[in-house]
Amino acid sequence: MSRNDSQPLGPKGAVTLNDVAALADVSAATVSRAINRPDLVKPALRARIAAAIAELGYVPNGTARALASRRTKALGAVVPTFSNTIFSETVSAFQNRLDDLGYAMFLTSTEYDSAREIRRVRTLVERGIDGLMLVGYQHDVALYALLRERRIPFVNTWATAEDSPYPAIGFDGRRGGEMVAEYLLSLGHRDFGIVMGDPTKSDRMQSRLQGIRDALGRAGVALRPEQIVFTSYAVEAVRHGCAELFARGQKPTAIIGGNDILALGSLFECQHRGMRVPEDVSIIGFGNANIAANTIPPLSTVRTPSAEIGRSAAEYLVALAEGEGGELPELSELVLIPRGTTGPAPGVALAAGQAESRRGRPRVRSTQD
Amino acid sequence: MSRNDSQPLGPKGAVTLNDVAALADVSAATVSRAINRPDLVKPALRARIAAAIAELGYVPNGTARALASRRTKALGAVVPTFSNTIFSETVSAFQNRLDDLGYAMFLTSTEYDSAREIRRVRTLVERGIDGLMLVGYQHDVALYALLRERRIPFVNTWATAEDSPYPAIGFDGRRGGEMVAEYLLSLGHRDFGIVMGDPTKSDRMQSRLQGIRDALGRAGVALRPEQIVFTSYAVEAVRHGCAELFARGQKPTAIIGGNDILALGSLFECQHRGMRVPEDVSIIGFGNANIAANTIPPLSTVRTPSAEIGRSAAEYLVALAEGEGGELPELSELVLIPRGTTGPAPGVALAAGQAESRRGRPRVRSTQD
DNA sequence: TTGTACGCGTTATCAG
DNA sequence: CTGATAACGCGTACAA
Repeated sequence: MSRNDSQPLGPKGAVTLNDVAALADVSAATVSRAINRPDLVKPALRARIAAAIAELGYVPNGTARALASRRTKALGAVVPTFSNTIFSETVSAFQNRLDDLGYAMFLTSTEYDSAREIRRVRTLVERGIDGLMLVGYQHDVALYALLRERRIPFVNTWATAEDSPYPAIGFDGRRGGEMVAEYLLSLGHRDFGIVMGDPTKSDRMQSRLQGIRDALGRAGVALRPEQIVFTSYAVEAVRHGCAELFARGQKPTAIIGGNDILALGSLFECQHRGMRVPEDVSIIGFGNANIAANTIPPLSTVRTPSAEIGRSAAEYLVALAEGEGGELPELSELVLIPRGTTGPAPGVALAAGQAESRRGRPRVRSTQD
Repeated sequence: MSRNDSQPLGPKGAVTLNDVAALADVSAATVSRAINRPDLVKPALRARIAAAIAELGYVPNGTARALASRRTKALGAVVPTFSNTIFSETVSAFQNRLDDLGYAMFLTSTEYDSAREIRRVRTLVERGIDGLMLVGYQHDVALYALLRERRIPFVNTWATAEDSPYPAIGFDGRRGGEMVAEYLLSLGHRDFGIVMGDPTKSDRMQSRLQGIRDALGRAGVALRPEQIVFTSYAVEAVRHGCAELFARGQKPTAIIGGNDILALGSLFECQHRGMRVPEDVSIIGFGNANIAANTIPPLSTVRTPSAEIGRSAAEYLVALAEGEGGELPELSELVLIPRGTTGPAPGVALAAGQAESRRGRPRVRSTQD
């Protein structure tokens, strides 16, 4: 029983609450309180206990704590992928906020595979999580059922309340699609090429595409299937996707990427083909990834509150986990950021109001056709 | 006591091992065995238990399991940052391998701050992890002490055994620096600009810089302080760093980026200044990030076994966690990938052996000076 | 092959 | 304000 009292732990087994209690000559219960509810313990004792903790180098056992308290103080986060930079801001903000709140993060990815997603969520649930952050709102019904049964708070992100009956923190993706389309329409574009991710695997892509359709439709511009390609998010694949657009004989004056990666790949492909951007073709993305401002020319895009989403999700879930009724926050609005990859459609004069500076790059200014 | 037997769980509290045992009319111990060591249970019973589990929708309680078995089946991973793509391949591979092995991942980041790192590792240790993946080998002694005291298996990654006395999985960063420098020397370059991350916060940067120094020194090319800038990894910051190089009056014919982000920022900055790459200045990175192959021109770089590192670290740590003596694996070698951003130094003819194709981009071919 | 009984390290409920 | 004592849900010697 008696352990080696040398500073750096005994030969085996860690220092426990009881060891601390013994050294401080109090009961284990009091040590526990001194740690969790210090206000309930007389200062003198508290000090003695603190000393004992320090002397023994006691580290609480989170597992035992979780078993007894029935709360793990860990949240899960499930994102489609780590391999592009899209969700890293959200995850990073989520993690940082959790850390401040005393929670830890189990992070896992689905690779855009819903079977995989439910498996991984199940693992998280077994493991014990007090809440779960999901990306998007389209998830297996079994997933939602599991969460409901186990009474695990969760939140859909990168989506809004309009998208689903579940709590959501994000933005209106459809509106995002509209913004992009309306902007290009205002520049005189009528011939579009759309480079999207698989909408059956990403409700974000679905919403944005819908928004684009809506805006174009209102302007009397139809969108034919040949004008849309779907691709994965590997830059090579995106380039092939964009190339496919041209192979189909499309001659878009503007290409809309479903996100900045898709736009970036399209930009590369166009430039590789010797097209001038934005003189020959305009390109716009979505998300304002950190490279976007630094491509050549800089990529026009829409800024999304990615970090806010992560931070808010953390706060919301922790509030629920602690029994307080979490409130869904207001986030920053989407804002379109016109940069160097978009310009007036060839043959269309630039309207006065849209004469943003473009770093002195030459611009086509022909007469109205 | 008696719970509601309706399919989707009773009103409160989850289904436990005892519930399953009761329904299957066996002892809890047998159910436990049926789950963990099925071979020890007679098939008939096993089937009955399986049926009971299915009927009740039993999900094991990982917390209780961890407390009893003294193993959490969770590993920690600590990376410097999520915000650039550098470590995502490693983390992704680590996570995926862990998932296959039945382990979960606690992921956290340090933002290149060692105080933060030790705090976060301490949190992970409290929480209970069976092993820990660290990036690099330079860590607070208190961190190593903590890990040793708690007997937590760990591994340094992106480093080799030569770098530290601790187990390491990665590559020789110094050799990487040498490769890059030797390659540029072979192209006739003698005037270099180096764009690095803070070597006091990243042993990777330190090693690579040392390798560059070594190779240059052997070739009789000195490296003066004015030729080196240190910057953070935000593209904007990198561009400023690169600009600083020119502001100091440097006229490098080749710029070496400490990683692909640093090279990318430098590429943008040079192009922004109207310099032709590689005709006026060559640029090379390190890491072969996924954008590298797709910049214009494509970025020359060195391929690192990033995913292998993550996968191997997972296997190594799990082996240790399960009591098997983990063996440090052999990884793929570094390989230099010459692409479009590097060419012969201005005024130097391209040697025959190095006439790699460069996608038909015009090339300077002047006479030997 | 299966069951009994105890322990894992805390928290939480009640007395005192 | 503090101390017993009983959970928390499962793993695992040990016995049968």
